[in-house]
Amino acid sequence: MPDYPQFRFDVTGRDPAGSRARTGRLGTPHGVVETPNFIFCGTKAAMKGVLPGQMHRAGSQIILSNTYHLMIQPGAEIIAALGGLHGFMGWDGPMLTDSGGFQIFSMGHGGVADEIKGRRRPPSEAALIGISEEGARFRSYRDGSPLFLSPEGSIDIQRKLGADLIVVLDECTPFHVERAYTAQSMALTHRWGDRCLAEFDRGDDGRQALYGIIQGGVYADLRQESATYTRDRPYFGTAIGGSLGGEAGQMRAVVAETMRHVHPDRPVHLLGIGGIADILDGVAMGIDTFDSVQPTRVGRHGWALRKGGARERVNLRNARFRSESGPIDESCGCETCATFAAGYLHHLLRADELLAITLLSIHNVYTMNRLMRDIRDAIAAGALAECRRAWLGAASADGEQEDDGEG
RNA sequence: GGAGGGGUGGCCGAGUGGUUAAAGGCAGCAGACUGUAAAUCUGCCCGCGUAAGCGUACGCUGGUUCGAAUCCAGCCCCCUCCA
Repeated sequence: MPDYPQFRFDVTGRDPAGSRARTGRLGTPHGVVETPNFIFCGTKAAMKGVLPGQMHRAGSQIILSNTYHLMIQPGAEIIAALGGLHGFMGWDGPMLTDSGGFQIFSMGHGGVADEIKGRRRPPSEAALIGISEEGARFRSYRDGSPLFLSPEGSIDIQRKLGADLIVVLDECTPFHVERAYTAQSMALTHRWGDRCLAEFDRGDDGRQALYGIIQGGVYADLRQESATYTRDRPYFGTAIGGSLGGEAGQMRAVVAETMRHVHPDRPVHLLGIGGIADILDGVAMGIDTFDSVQPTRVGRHGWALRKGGARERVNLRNARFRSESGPIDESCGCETCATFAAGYLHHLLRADELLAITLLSIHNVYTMNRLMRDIRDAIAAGALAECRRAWLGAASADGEQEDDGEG
């Protein structure tokens, strides 16, 4: 069984103020990730619109890519032949690859938010052919050709991709599904997890570390069972996946319950969560790492993250920014804010200039890294509450439910 | 001077008797986005009104008709070709 000689996770501090928050150092063959931290999504072996050097300068320590997308294009063999993900895309820091499990889910049921909120994307055109004990059959998003991904296949591909941290194949259980299905889906994820572990061990060369995934939907007992499953297996880290509920309060409850049963000495990753308030919540419950497309996607859509505003982000396309001569965020130290006025970003967005995407992505990436750094400092200083207030403003400083103003 | 084509909501542009406050696109005003099928998608977009609704509206002026952006007449303006 794997023992991950080239990896470490050391808890370096705990919140003296009493929350479950902790700081740590996650050591990989490509460097250390200070935790809590955020993992940026470079799905197809690229950060959209941002160079590796710009990611570094924005304070990023780790990024991720995706098995599903890369197996379709260009294929794991090509990437392996071109130096693995690190050499291929020119990123020399720590990396994680996702297993493809989320895509199986999102193609079958729509994205997480769509599914939770009862929205349906246009019919998925049988993108998901079926999930069986063996694995998942689905159609390529590029040409519709039928593909198959098994637990062993996912590990094999991830081995060729060569990220430091890799993840078991799971079924990301939908929210609007009966308990029986959630339980059955969780059990399948566990069986797949064991197969991933066996395949991982078979080819283990010490360069990668495997995360198990906890499912169980919104059901406390299932989450406990799933957390216990991962705790009792030789995974390096623990990931919490699946739908966490319909709103922030339920998410907190589910994560809190799950965290009670998680292996205490392993790094814990909360899959797919990236809102500022959500991260502050998660950190207080002991989560070590997060990932989300949010910072980069909303950036591409014209929104800038801001510290301490009335809302977590502002839409720079809005007319009020047209002649704004100051930076997006006075307190920000990113390359974008150091050089450009908000009014300039506004113009670039309106003019459909590609530079807008790069500049806003850099700002949002920097802002997330700044948030995580503030959080790490705050934990050490026992000042998480102050940190929360500084980031969210007085209104939502106490973990108040934010009413999701319906549009 | 002759022949032909055309003038539609901020712009472009459908529409040739009713179901047309008038397709569609752009621009504009906002919104959504959380393990990226996403530089994507959604709503609004003549005026007043929360709405029902009312009022204005397809170059101008008349006319035909139960009913006109659509048909007829005159006028104004624009474009192409021939002199």
